[in-house]
Amino acid sequence: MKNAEIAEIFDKIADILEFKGEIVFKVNSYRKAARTLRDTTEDVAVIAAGNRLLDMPGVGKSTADKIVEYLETGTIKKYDEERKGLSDELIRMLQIPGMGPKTLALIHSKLKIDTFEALEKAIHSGELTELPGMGAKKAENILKGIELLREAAKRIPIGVALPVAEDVVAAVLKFPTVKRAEVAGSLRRMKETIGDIDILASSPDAVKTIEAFTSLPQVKRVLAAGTTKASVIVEGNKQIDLRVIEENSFGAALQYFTGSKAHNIKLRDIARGMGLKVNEYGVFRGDEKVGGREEEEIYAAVGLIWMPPEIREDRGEIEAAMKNALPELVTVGQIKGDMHVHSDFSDGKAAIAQLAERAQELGYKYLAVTDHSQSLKIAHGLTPERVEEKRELIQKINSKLKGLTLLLGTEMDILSDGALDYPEKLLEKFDWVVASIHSGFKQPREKITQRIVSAMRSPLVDCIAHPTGRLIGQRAAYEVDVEEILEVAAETRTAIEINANSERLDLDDVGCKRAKQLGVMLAIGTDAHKLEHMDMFRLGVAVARRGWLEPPDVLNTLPLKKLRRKR
DNA sequence: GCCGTTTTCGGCCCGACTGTTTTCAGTCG
Repeated sequence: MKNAEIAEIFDKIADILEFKGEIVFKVNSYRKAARTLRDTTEDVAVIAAGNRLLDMPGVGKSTADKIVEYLETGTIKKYDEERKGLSDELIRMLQIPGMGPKTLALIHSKLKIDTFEALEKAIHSGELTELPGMGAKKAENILKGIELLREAAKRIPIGVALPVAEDVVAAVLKFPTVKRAEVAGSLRRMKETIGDIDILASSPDAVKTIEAFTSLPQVKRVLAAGTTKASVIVEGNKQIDLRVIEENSFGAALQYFTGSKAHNIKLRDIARGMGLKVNEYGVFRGDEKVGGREEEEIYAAVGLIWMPPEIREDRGEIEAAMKNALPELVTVGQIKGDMHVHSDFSDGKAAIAQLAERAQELGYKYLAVTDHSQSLKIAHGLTPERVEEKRELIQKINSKLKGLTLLLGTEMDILSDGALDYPEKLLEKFDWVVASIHSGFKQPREKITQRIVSAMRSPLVDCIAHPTGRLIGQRAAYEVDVEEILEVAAETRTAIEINANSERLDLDDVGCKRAKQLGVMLAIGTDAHKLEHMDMFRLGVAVARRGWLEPPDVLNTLPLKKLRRKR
């Protein structure tokens, strides 16, 4: 599937055109097309074959031609022509915070600089400040920007960002000048990785609030501090932006700073068509303010009902709201159990009794204890004898438990030839069988897809865990045809896991949305190897919500009896 | 380059901060 490859080329074309000073609208149209491609699980080749490219948002004649060209020839002439004479490193320099296309073009044309090394040298030698409009501070900021880029090249996984943000919000709420404070930005939308953390606070005294914020003990460096907003760097080189606003604009600001950018652009565009103006202070008809204290007022002003932050990605939510057809997203409170945890029978740290205790604290009705199977020796996969031991222990614990039922589960390996790691006779004893891949990651697409497909064809396999195997920011997904997996899952009524581990979040949001369309059930599990990991459940629910899932789409919203009947 | 309840041409979200300049361009989100 070439979707991601083509998206990347479109983004690169956008970068190059921006550098060359092309009008921003043209640049943005390439970025929009790239985003659409990334939001599509269906193979763009299939869409092209069906003459449906022009139905994709942001894809017009010119872009469609380029997609077809890439599918047929493997290259895009426009891209090859535009990049002629420009090094990749030069274009990458646009990623330096504070370095925009105008500045880079100036530096490139006047000083012939096209490497980071040459740029740093020119700053140290004072050559850069001789350029028009370039002062000492700007040069200094570029230098800092290069450093920042090197340190913080990686986006922060949500599991890391969320506790940091919640900690700072709690601190801000303690300022005597602050009334309300909330996380905004991509973190509020629960995106899987976060660029920087956005926090919004309401206060009648913005200056004092900014002062208190930049003086927090967590703050390592202040990047900028004005009269309404400030940016700081905290431990671990994470950037936090605080914006302070008056109480009666809090909703408008929260809406605006939550984004996504594409969602806001569409919303403001609609507002403009209605003769309204939306900014972070409120909704205005002429000079008259018609709303702004609460987020609901912003949506209401353009005739829409409020929608959850997780779906504000311009993936059809505004259109759905117009038709009053927004999904009733699944909530953490509706979840009845965790479908994937490991005990000390295999490679987990906690004993089964401890897992049960934690599950009761979390209010679960059931918990699937899914230890590894025999082939995965590195994780102490269970032999049939050990499975029997575990079965007896679970039975014993269950007989004493009130309100919670432990399910005898396994995370069974799909071996590299596609065979299951336990014989059928043994599999029948389990309440819940999750199958997954832990070997042969490098197999070709066809092979690895077929392995998973053949596992799904077994009536004894209930669920496929971490179906793509990706580790966010560390390891790419294995070459698996997600579309085919989902189609077969629908046919065989096999559930697909949403692995709630912060590093996995697999299946992802886009995949979930597609799964729902195909009628596939999702099962959320934390893959916990320690008790604390069980708390990551909310991240799995966040993925489900970002994928528009409703309670009937999520297997573990079912009561135990109905869950058992699914087998 | 895309798009259409005002448009097939002429628009394309909107404001804060910084630095270098005397009124604004560039960058960012």
